[in-house]
Amino acid sequence: MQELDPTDKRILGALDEDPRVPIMVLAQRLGLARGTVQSRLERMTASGALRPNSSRVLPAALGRGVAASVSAELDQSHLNEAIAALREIPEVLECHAPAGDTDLLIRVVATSPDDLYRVSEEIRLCPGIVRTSTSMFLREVIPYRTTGLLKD
Amino acid sequence: MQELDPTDKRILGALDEDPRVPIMVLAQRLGLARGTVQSRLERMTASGALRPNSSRVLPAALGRGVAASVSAELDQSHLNEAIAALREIPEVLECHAPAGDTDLLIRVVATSPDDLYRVSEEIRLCPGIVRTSTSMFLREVIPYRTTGLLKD
DNA sequence: TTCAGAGTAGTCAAACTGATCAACGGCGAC
DNA sequence: GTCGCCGTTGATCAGTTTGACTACTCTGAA
Repeated sequence: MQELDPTDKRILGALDEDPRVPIMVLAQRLGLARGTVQSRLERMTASGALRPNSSRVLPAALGRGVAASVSAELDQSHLNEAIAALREIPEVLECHAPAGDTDLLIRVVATSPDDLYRVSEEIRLCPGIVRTSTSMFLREVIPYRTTGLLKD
Repeated sequence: MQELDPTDKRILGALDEDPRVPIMVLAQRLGLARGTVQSRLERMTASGALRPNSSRVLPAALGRGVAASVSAELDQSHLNEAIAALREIPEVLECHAPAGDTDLLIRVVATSPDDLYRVSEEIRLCPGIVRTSTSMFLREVIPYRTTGLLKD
C-alpha cells in the first residue's frame, strides 16, 4: 500500500458523498482528464488503501444500536487462539492491541444492553481470555471520519 | 434512518469489494430486477445508513501509521466547547462518551509516535479537558469490519 | 375484498465505460 | 545534454449502462 498523493485525496474527497458518480463528472469537477481519474481510482482500489465498502454501513442500520468497548486481559500463550475466536464473533467490529495494562481493546456492537451482556459473555468465553471489562458508549460524540485528513 | 432488510444487506454484501459495479451486473448477480436494486440503493444512500465514502480510507494510506486511544477527563460544564474543539482536530477520527470513569474516549491517528505526542498535547489543550491518558495501539488485530453483521 | 407498497419486466434516448491511441511534460540516470 | 520512463492529456471507438418511464403482478394489511 503506497501513500496517497494530493490528487488522490482530491478524488476521494469528491467521491465522499456519492461513490457512484460517473468518472467523467468527477474528472471535470476536478479539472482532470478522465483517464487520469480512472487510472488513479483503479490503483487506489487495487493497492488496498481502502476498506471494503461494507465498513460504511452504520451498525445502527443493522439493528445494532448499542456500542461498547471491551478490554480483555489474556493468557499471552493463547493469543492467536483468542484472536481467531474473536474474529468469529460478528458483533466484534474491530480489535487493537494497545501498549499498557490491557491486552486487547475490542469494539463491539449489540442490539440492546441485554444483548451487549450476551456479546461480552461470548468474548469472556473465548479461549485464552482471562478477564474482560465492558464499557458501554452512551453517545457517539464524533462519528468516525477521515475527512480532515484528506484536506492536507 | 430505517433498518436494512435482508435484501438491502445482500446488495451491500455484493457491493463490498467494488462499490462501482454496474447496477445491472449487481441485479443479475443477486437475481433481482434492476429497478429494485436501483431504488433500494437510492433509499439506502438517502436514509443516512451509510458513512461518507471517505471513511473507507485507511489512515495509514494518508501517512498516519500510528493509532491510539485517548481517554479524556473533562470539566462537565465545558462539555460542548470541548467537543467542538476536538472536532477541529483532523487527527481525531472518532469520539465516544462511555459510561464509567472516563468522560470521553477519543480515537486518534498520527504520523509517528512523536506526532502522536503532539496530537495528544493538542487534545489536552482543548477547553474543558482536564486530564488525558493516551494509549498507543501496537497492532491492529482485527481491522474494522461489519461483514459478519451483513450475513444475518 | 380492496388497497397500497414493493417487486418485476420491458421500453427509450442519453450518457457512460473501458480500451486504445499519439503527444506532451517532468525527472532521474547516464 | 539527452535518453528513456512515467504519468497526464485529449481524443476516438463500440458496447454498455443509466435514469426515467410504463404496465403488470404479488403480498400483507385494513
